[in-house]
Amino acid sequence: MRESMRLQALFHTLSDANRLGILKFIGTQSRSVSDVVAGVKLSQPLVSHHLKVLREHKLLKTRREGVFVFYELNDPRILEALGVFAEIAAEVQCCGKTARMFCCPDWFQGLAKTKRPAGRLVVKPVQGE
Amino acid sequence: MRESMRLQALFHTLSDANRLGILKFIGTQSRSVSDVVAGVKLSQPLVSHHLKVLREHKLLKTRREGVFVFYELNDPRILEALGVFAEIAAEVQCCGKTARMFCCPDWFQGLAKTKRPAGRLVVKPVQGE
DNA sequence: CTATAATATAAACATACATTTATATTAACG
DNA sequence: CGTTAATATAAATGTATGTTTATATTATAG
Repeated sequence: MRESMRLQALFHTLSDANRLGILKFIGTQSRSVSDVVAGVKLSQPLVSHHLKVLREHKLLKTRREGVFVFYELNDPRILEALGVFAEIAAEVQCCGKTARMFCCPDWFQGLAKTKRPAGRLVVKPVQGE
Repeated sequence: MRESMRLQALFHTLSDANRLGILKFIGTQSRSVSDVVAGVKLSQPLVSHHLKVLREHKLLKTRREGVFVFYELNDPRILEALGVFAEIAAEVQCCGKTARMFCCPDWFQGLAKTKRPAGRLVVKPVQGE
């Protein structure tokens, strides 16, 4: 019964585009924090924060080497599992004609006319149906 | 690149124990709203709300039959995909010795000494590492 | 048309949390 | 020891959203 709770925790950890980006960037490799910062183009504190979340939820594991801290996948199956959901997610069809404000904002397109607002970011679904 | 956004939306939809419970209850069947209400033991408005979220994100589809509205999985692969993550989630090991307050509250155990608080519910990970 | 059952919506509330800015820790090296 | 680079933490801020209570819609039957 509390399988639902564990699943909820796992999915919540994965329900963040930045964390997904970090996981994808790390992939099968072993990356230092600064590698990730350079790779995903997020601020260092933000990357540290997300890495911590991913580590606390056992998605990543850590190895220290001198001044560097390397992160890698804790369970290689995660990548396959993400692939499965990526297919399903294709049907969610965000960014369609009726996409909401938060779906395809300027700052995400790299146009940066608007600035990424603070607070949580949630992708709203397409309107119809 | 906006694959991350779609994945985020999908995972966010799945990051709720009640929604997971509803999906699991529906399974491969076709269930009316009142079926679900009876099955998962949540209030009718709450079930309606979650069904709406699941429908808007294309996880469920709807068919009306008289007064009844039947919900069923939009994509049968969802069940397999959930199974994959359930295995991975087993390692998250919520409800361990060092579990946090929100992880195994009384109201979840059915003891109901405390009342389910309003607001969002998030499962915190185990402390160590 | 009216009553009734099934479902959906709205308002109110409380809380979680992603982001930024600033600062602290940690380790190597001189 | 002091400096510097790599990483982590803290405080502040704004927003999203799950739940409840109450009410509205929808469709069928009489």
